[in-house]
Amino acid sequence: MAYHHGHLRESLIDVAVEAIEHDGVDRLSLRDVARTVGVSHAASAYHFGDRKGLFTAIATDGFQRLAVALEAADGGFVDAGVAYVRFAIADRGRFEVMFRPELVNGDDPALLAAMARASAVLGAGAAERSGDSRVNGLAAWSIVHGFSTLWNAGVIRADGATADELASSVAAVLFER
Amino acid sequence: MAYHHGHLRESLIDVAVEAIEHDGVDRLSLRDVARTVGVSHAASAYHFGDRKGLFTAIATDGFQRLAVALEAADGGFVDAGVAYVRFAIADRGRFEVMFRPELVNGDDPALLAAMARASAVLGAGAAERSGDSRVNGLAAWSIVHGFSTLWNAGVIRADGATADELASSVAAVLFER
DNA sequence: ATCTCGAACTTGTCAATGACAAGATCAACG
DNA sequence: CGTTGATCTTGTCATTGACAAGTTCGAGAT
Repeated sequence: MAYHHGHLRESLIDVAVEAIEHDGVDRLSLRDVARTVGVSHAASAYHFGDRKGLFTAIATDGFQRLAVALEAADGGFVDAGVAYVRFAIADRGRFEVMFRPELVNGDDPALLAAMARASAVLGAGAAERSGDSRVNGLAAWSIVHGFSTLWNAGVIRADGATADELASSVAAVLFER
Repeated sequence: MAYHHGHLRESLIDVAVEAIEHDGVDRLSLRDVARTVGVSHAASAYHFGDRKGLFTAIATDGFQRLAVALEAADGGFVDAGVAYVRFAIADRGRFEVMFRPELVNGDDPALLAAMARASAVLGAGAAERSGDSRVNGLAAWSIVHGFSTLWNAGVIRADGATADELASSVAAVLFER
């Protein structure tokens, strides 16, 4: 086995995200992550400093991916909303960390930049509606974010419908009527 | 000091909720909670079994309080929505635990009963609207839940407005137009 | 009044964890 | 070849959650 791993930082993030999806954020063990990657328990300390550093990296990565996903879906509010929900469910581990201010280093420049990028895409869709665009944007964000977290919390009765279908219907209630 | 505390269970929950509001769920130390209350570190194990037991008790308590708050606000969807948001912000510590399935004992009877009670109040308001009442109810729940979590995450720019005012405006976008 | 018994706590212990310190290995470059 | 900095390791410490076993107390039976 090579001494230098090569992609240690990315590997650690990936394994951590998987562990978070499986067991939840607060049961994440840094030592366990290091073990599954195959490095010593102190290797992650070098890359992330401490626990908060790891979460900050995960959140930064998450916001960048969110921005990409939202930029790709360019067909009105409902499509963007579905894209938001789809990301939240597919990338559940990252999504969970992204909106937990106490877990991350709030003044990290990379984090702030990634958040700003995602935020810009998010706010763009609400400007064209009638009424207060700020309130409209907030309402749009709230409804897709709420659906996402409720779905991930497992409290939504699906009744056979997929998350995409339900999310689309829910998003449509907001503006398209 | 008396050997028997009298309200140890409630005291432990209260202190734990405060600690959660201050430091987040995953930094909650059972031993620290016990220290603040003034009992030994094993006292809470007697009442709650383990960490998950404590969180289950907190969530149960939370859903009961939520139900009470929602039942008290009986003036249409917007009022109920504002009550939901107000609870989520004022009782942030409990609210955080309530929607984290990995933290609680999902098959606890008291928890399920409390959830069912809150859920009943929640679903009642959506039946009178036109369209699919299930989708409408889900949309309503999503928008107030999303606003609550986003607000608690600190990512909403308030611009001087109170949470109540903003929540009311946002909720109004959904149906009252 | 005292005995009994179960509920409500306590002290003691253990493996695991996150943080930190100090050392080892390696790659690139002068 | 020797140095230098990045990357990773071993070692250590206080703290933590879980568990085991003992202690204190109160209420009801006798």
